[in-house]
Amino acid sequence: MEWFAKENDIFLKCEPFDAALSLNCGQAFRWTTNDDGALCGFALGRSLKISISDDYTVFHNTTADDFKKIWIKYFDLERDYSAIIGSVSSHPVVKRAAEKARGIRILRQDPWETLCSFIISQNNNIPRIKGIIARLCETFGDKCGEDYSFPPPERLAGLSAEDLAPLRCGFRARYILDAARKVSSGEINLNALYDMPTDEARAELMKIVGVGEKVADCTLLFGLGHLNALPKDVWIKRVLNTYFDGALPAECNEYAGIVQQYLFEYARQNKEDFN
DNA sequence: GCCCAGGGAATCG
DNA sequence: CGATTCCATGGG
Repeated sequence: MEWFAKENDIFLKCEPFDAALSLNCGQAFRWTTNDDGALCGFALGRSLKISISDDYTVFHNTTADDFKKIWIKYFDLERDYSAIIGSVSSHPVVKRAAEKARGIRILRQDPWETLCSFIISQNNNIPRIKGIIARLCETFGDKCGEDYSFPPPERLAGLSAEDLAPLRCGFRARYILDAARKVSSGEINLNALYDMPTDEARAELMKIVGVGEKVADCTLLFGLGHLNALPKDVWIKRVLNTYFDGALPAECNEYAGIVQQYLFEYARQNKEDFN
């Protein structure tokens, strides 16, 4: 990875890294793509615009300080994904999926936002998940320039299911509220889950009504940096049953979540193979 | 109109 | 235990 600041922009060279793919592969729900291909979003309390030229990924209107402290971590840019891909690619399907989805980085998002987002994701499709989260932020978040912040658990904990009616999130409303109460009260300490063994951290998250294994694993993987967490959604189950006899090869275990994301992207790009 | 969506709780056998 | 059913809503 190499980068430099010029005026209010950061110019980055990093391989493998595809910002558009990373932000549009179903791990984040608050990013949009402009007509010119630029990515706009709001994460970790900051707005960001990214454009992609031939040689550089350009982070607009930010500072070298924010880039170092915030965005390098958010996009997991210091990790050697090339070495990881090499270590997990014995199986031909993993190898092919990793080639197709090579530029994905597993984002390290805010744990509360991740938890809440994947509670909303259950039995839902991605366009609608994005809509519900947008309404959640517009209704209960704070205005930050052009964007809205993600409402913290304290903001939601005292609300009722009827208060969440504008979100049109259906049966998930009471799940969001239970999560907000347990997190804001300290009954569940999300920050303590970073360094906890994955199995213990998963069990903590599953104390929340509406959080099962899959939502817990998405929170562990996309919010808490547990790269061995393996969320099994309908697509991954199809892939595992079609090509892997039910489970990934053991060599994938340490980075199962990364492998999972390559396979998820691969499966969605090749839906016709899974009918 | 119908099928399904990055599931989970409740219920049943 | 595993299997089935219900849950709100709306995108395709």
